[in-house]
Amino acid sequence: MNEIRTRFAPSPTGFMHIGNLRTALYAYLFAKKNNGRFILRIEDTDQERLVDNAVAAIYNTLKLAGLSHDEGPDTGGEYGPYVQSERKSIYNEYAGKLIDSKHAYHCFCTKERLETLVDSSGNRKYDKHCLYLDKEEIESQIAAGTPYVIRQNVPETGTVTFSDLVFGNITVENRELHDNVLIKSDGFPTYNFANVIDDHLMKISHVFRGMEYISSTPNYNLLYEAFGWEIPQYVHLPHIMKDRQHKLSKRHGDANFEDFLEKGFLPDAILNYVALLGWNPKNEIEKFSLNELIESFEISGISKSSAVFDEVKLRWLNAQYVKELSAQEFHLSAEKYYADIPVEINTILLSRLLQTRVSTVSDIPDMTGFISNFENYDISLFNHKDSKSTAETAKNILPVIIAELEKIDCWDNDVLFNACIRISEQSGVKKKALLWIIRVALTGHLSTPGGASEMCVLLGKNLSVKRLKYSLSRLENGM
RNA sequence: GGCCUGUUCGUCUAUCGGUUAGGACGUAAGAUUCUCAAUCUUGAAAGAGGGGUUCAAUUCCCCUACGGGCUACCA
Repeated sequence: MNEIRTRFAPSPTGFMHIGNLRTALYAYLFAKKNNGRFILRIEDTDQERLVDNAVAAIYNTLKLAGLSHDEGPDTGGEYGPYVQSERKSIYNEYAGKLIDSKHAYHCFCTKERLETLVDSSGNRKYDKHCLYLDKEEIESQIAAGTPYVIRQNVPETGTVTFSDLVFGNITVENRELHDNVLIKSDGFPTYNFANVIDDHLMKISHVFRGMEYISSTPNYNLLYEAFGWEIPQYVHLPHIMKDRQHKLSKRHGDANFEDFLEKGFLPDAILNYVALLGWNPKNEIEKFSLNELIESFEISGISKSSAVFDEVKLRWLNAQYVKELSAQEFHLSAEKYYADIPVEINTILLSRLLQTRVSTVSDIPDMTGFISNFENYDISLFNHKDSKSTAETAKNILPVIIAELEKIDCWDNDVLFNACIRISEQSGVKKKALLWIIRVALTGHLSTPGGASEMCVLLGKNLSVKRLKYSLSRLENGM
C-alpha cells in the first residue's frame, strides 16, 4: 500500500474559519493514524482575494491547534514549492500537454460574448466556440496579444462516476459538466486545475475537502484520466452550520478559531468539539485529546449530513478542560481579567474559587463584578424563598453577625464558618438563611464564586465588616 | 430552473431489517452543598410525509416535501 499523504490547502483570504480547521483536523488525524504525512499547501491563485497576514493566521492556527505539518512552505519537503503562486510554470506546462492531447483548448471569447450565452434561467454554459478555431487562427490571436484562457474540453456524451469515502458513488452526465477555465487570462491557474496538478504531483492519497467540491469532482476526474493519472481517494466533508439554514460564516462573526480563543476557549477544547461535529468515534466518549483523536479516527465515522455548531455544548466541553488545568495554569489565564480587582484582594484565592465555576475564563468579569461594584444593590435580594431568608431577619441578625465577626482575629475560612454555625444555633436563624444573608450583605449579588465564609476571606476583615455595616444601614433605612 | 446531495429528541449523534430507538449538551424535578456552580439520581424529549419490498422497516427502493451545495477567468 502506498504511503498515506493528506493535505490541507487553504487559500489565504482571511482568518481561519472553524470549518476549515475541522477539514485540516480530519486530514491530519487520518494521516497520523496511518503513519502518513500531512502537507500544508497555500492556494493563492486568486491574486485579487489575497489578504495580508492571512498566511500568518494559517500558520498560527495550525500551531495553536497542534496540527503540525510534515511538509509545507515553511518546513519544505521534496514536492515543493508548496505555494501555488510559485508553481505557475508547472501548471502551464501541464496545460500545454492537455492542449496537445485535445483535452483543453485556448479560448479568446470576450466577457460580452460569454454573457450572450446566458439561458432563460440565468445560467450559462460555454458553447465550445473556440474549440473549433483552426490552428492558424489561434496562433495569430496569440501573436496579436488577444487575452485568452485555457478551458477544459469536456466530452459531450457519457457519464463520469467517482467514488467518495463518505458519500459513496456519484455519477454525473458529462453533458451537465462545463468546460471550466483551467488557466486564467492572468496566467494563473484556477483551483479547478491547480488542485488536480498539485494533488497528483504531491502524491496526495486522500483528498479531504468541503462537500461544495462534490459538484466539480467529475471535472477533476476527467483531468486525471486525461493525464493517465491515478485518481486519489476523495473524502468530502459535510458543512458546519450556524443554524439549519445557514453555513457558519465569517459574516456571522465568531466563526474563526482566533475569535474563539479570544472568547476564552481553550484550543484543545475547540479541537475536541469540532472533531465530534460530523464524526463519531463509535463509542460514547466525549472528551478526547489530540492523540486520542488520532487513535480513534476512522473515515467511516464521518456523517453525510451537515451539523449545527452549538456553542453551548462547546462551553460545557471547555469547562471540562478548565477544571483539569492546574491551579497555576488557570491563574495565569485568569489574571488578565483581574485588572479592576483591588490589590488587597488575594487573586490566587479568587482563581481557586473561580476555576470550578467558569466555563471559559471570559466569564470571569461577570462573576467578579461584586468586588468593585457593591453599593446600591437591590436589597430585595435578602428575600429568598429557598433559604427562608427575609430582609426583616437580615435586619435583626446583622448586628449580631457584625459583633461576632469583629471579635475574630484569625480570619480563616474554618474559623469563620464555625462562627456562622454558632451564630445560627444561638440565634435560631436557620443556617441556610444566615449564610444567605451574610453572603448578600457582603456582595450584593445573587450569585458569587463561593459561599458566605469564603467571601469573607476573599474580601478580608476590614472590607467585610465595612460592607456588613453598610448593608445593615440600608436595611434599617428600608432602601 | 437544472444537476448533485442530505433529512433520528431543541442540538451533536448511535442503530449497518427484529431494540422498552441508546448516549451527550441543553432542559425539568430531586439529592447534596455554605449561595451559585460542581457532583449524583430521575424525567420529558426523535425516526419529514406518502407509497412499496418483507413475516418484520428508522434501517432497502420509489415519489413528495423541506434543507444544503454547485451552476464564475472564487476557492
